[in-house]
Amino acid sequence: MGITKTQLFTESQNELATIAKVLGHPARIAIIQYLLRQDQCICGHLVDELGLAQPTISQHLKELKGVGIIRGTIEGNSVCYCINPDKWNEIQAQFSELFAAYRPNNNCC
Amino acid sequence: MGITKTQLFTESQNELATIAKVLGHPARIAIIQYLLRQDQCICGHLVDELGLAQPTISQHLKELKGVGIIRGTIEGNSVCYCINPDKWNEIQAQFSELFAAYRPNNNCC
DNA sequence: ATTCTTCATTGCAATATTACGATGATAAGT
DNA sequence: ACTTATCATCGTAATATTGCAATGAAGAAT
Repeated sequence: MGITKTQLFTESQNELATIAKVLGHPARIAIIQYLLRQDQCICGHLVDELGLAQPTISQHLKELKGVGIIRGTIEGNSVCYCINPDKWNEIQAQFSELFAAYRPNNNCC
Repeated sequence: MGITKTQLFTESQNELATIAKVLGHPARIAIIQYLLRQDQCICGHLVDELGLAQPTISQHLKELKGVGIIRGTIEGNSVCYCINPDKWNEIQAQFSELFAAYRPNNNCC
């Protein structure tokens, strides 16, 4: 049916899945890594860097912004993007919690 | 066009995105969390637990297995699933590396 | 004022994902 | 042998995602 049955899952499961989904595209990983290196950038730089068309980059930026991973600030006629520190730390904590829940065991098959 | 331009990105970017994509569905997060709690389970248990149809659960398990996050062992007429420790640690390391790359800065806008 | 730069939005085509009913395959139980 | 239990696969419908050309909006530069 192509529609996710969100109501079957907890809020935290849906939230983590939503973040992971946004991270689930190489262009968006590349954008994040670029921002981690350069601290900030404008859309045009990413177009040059990644080799995707401007509307495509713009769309990926919108999705990253949608979940709060990045922030965009209007500066004259360009928009300056950067990592949102608070959200970044929050996401890191969520993933850490997931990974930390693993305890090696011998009940495995 | 609905096809990801994989060749524009590095192998590690594609790999991380692929993992994140698989984690990007609440049912698969729920399956993983269930396995983290219970160490192991069979498909039928997840059907009862999550409230999705058996073919749907089976499909999600297939995707998790596809990237190596879980393992499935045939036991009689059922299949026992569990977290793949090596892959789990590998994925954890990949995400840790991504998050660790962030350095707070004042160049942000 | 006009043009240029920068970016978002719209509209569309190609493809991918999600979900499940129906069916098949395999092993266990009777 | 027959039935049951367990799971995968196939086929299909509904929806979502990816990518870009075309266009629009808004400030900067001349």
